[in-house]
Amino acid sequence: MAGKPAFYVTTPIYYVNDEPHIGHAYTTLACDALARFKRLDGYDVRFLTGTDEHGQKVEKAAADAGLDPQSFTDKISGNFRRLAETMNFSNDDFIRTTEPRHRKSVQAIWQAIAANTSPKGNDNIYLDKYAGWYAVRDEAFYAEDELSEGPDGGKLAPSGAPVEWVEEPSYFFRLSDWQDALLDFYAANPDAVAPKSRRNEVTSFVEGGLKDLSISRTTFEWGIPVPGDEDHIMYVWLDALTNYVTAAGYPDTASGDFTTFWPADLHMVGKDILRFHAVYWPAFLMAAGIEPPKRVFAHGWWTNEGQKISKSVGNVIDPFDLVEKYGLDPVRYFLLREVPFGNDGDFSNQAMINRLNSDLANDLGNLCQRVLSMVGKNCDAAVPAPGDFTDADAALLDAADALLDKSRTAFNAQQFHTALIAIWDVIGEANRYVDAQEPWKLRKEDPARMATVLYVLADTIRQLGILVQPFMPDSGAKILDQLAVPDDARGFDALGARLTGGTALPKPKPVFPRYVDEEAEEKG
RNA sequence: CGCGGGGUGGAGCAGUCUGGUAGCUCGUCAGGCUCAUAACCUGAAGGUCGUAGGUUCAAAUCCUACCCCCGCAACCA
Repeated sequence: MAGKPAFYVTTPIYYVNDEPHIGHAYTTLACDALARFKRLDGYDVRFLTGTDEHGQKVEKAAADAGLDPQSFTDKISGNFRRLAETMNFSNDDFIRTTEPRHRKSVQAIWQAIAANTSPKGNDNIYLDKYAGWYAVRDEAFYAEDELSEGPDGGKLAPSGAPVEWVEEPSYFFRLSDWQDALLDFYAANPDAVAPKSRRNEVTSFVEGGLKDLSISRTTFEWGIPVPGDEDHIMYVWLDALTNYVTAAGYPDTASGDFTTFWPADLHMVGKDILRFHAVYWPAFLMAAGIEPPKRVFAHGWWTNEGQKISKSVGNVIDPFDLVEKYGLDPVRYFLLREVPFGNDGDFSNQAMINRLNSDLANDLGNLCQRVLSMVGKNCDAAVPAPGDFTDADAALLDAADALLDKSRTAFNAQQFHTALIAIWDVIGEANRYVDAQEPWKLRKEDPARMATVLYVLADTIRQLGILVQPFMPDSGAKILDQLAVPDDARGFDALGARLTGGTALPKPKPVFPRYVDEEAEEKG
């Protein structure tokens, strides 16, 4: 295991009571781009996604569907695997919380937490009684003053979910004792929670004081039993969060996987589940004597044509439909380009089409096509041999050479759109360079100079093809195929290598066809 | 006085923290080019930066008041 630095990135595990939607696709896509980037940059990457399959809601949903919980989760979990295939996600592992490796890991982490004492010298886990209003649908307890009267006289949670009075024995995690440790952790690791506004949110939440957390239930079965007290089923979030260490080999902390990949470099999450990842999870880990993750990034949410997405409104965006309609890589590009990563954003068909036609077809696609067809027609379908470079040549190549550093900076901050903007700046420069150099005139006047110009362009396109791979793996490959770049010269270490004159090239084909809206055309 | 986000050329946004020629993408118009996917390049028109005051030599940017829009039930990234 010498040499390669490690990089461990995770998505949340997705709850199996739902069909995959654009949000799932978005989160995993961001991780996929990052994972691909790091692999190309020479890292030993572990990219994890999976499904969260326990809990009372799943138990009920399965019963409603007339299935046992395992068959039910098998079915739904498959949808998420299908999403990963459809979206060309490169996850190295797909974890399911119903797997034996995970049960073992969760029970071990419970025992580790229980075996240690809190910073104030108390037991981390203690048995007490939980009494309160509980909403099964939300899997959450509510205070009396949060409730409202339902139409049938029953009490309702703020969410509208019916609640019932529950009184049951429960194990508690002494979260209240971990407040200072968490604040110290945030202070010592300013990058541990991002973006910055989220970090402020989290610290002020913790500064406001923490209550102990109920971490077991006795009212349902579908979950992982508490070691030594099988009547209790573990709280779903403790179960779910632990997946991140399970996949790194926990509880075998001496294993190569664990020493290599833990602590995780990045947990990518939606802003709704930030608290679990940035507060509870580090506290659980510290209590178990395990290092907290290096960074949690909370991204924003999508709206659909300006409307908040909701199942009841029926405007949920199906990623499968999107890919079917616009093609995979354009969708991947759009999601990571349209919105500064971390912000909320709006999906609209018009914006999607604009990105596809302007950025992909006109700017990048057409650049490749105009250059490669000139090479094909005028250079015997081979990489031309260059002469000396002029200042203009050097300027374009320098701009391309500078992209790797810019991209690294952007990816390390999860600012994917910034990397794309930088790449597209060079695409613009290349298009202007074509017009300024006028290779179609040089063909007659100065063929040697034309060869140099086309060489400079071909090599710029090569670099663009390499750098675009994390976002659009298939399209990047297509571009590199057209330049006959061998598979082992497609990593970032090959960016500075330059094309070899004389290499035979295939006939160029358009990489990004323009999207024509057939419905709009018909309406005229 | 519930909380939060926002009001900048036709559309979507950046700039506001750290006052000092108002910028980007798309669209529109004109021109250029003809290698290319009716693509590419150049230029132009178009904004008194929600309103009214205030501070300042100077305000989109700071202060005050007001107006308007959006979100704040759930599933869930």
